[in-house]
Amino acid sequence: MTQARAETRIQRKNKELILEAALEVFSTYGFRGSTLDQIAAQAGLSKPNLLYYFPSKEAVHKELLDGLLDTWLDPLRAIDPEGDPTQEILGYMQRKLEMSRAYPRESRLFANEILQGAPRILDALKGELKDLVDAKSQVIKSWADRGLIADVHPQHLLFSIWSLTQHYADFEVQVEAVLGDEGPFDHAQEFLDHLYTRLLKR
Amino acid sequence: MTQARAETRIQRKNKELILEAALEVFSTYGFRGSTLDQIAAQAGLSKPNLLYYFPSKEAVHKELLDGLLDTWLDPLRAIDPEGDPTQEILGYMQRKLEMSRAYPRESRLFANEILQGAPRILDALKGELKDLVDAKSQVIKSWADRGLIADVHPQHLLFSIWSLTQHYADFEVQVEAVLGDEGPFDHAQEFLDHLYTRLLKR
DNA sequence: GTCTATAAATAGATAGAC
DNA sequence: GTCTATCTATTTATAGAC
Repeated sequence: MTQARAETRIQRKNKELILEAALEVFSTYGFRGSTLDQIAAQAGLSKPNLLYYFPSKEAVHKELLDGLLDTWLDPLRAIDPEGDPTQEILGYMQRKLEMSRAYPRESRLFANEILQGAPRILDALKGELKDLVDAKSQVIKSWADRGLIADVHPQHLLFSIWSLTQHYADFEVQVEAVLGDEGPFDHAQEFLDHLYTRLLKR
Repeated sequence: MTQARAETRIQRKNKELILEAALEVFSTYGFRGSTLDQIAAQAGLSKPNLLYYFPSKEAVHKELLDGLLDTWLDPLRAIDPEGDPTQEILGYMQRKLEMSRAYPRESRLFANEILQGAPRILDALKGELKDLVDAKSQVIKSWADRGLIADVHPQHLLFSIWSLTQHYADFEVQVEAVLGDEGPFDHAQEFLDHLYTRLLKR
């Protein structure tokens, strides 16, 4: 029993090690551009050992993506129809920006997948994602109809938040190249606060 | 002489064929995720024949990227310091949006390269791109200083234009998944016009 | 200029010893 | 659970006939 638990702990630790390494590699090179050699080396394991924990390259990638979409949508789910409209939308944007800052690799993993046509995640985009966006768009529309915020296209408002916040993670090297020493996120929040405050004001 | 010209015409046509196919493939899978087999098949040529026109996979990719950055920066160069500030910035945004609509593959090729750390284009980002951005940022700052537009962070204003317009090309499958039948660009322009009009108003 | 054949290296995955 | 060795397929690139 103690034996079994100890093994399980090693298993978890190694699976964790592999997923962390895979995130690093897949987020940089995408699925097809990444190799098990790279991931194994990054994890400090041999390739066959990696394949002892996961049945295939595909399985490693799938496990990363599966966990991701849910986490990625949490900030959107948190929008409260009963809250102050402007503050709810600003808060959503800020949570998304914070995620880009804290989890740039996850953002890039997602971006790589979408860019490549989302072959492994398209169903979730058309299902889970679309349903949630539709629901929250209704909320935003009702706010606009009641005159609580300016009249904006709800879906495009959400697209704008995704694109603006994720840009700082996905295009980080470009932002850094342009800004020089200044950190990429340094003035992002005040710029975006300003932008959305203006956009939403009646 | 006639003979020589004919061959040159074939050469140009085939090089063009290859670059067109390579754009299709590289823009979808990135450099490492793409294979010469795919590109040759897409171009309707054999792989050795492709390698008769280009010395290596790297060379094909480089030729695509080299032409791209210049074209990509043209809309930004066109910003006129003597023009009407709001119209100049709105016009820039519109030209960028139009490029995303007309050349989504070029946008994705660029996005793939940046996402993967820009290994083949980083120097140009730190040189050519940064210089141009610095120059145009000065123009925008002077407009703000003179009270002709609202006081915005010039570089982040430009980032926002890049991210918002390119999003419709780079994340096209996601936008389509969410919008359903509606085309991804259908309400994009009016949304962005509205957004920047509000942001820049004094 | 284009093809078939093939070299040389790499990649995903498995076998089997320990 | 981890390793070495290896299989099979793929990939970049070259050789050489036509």
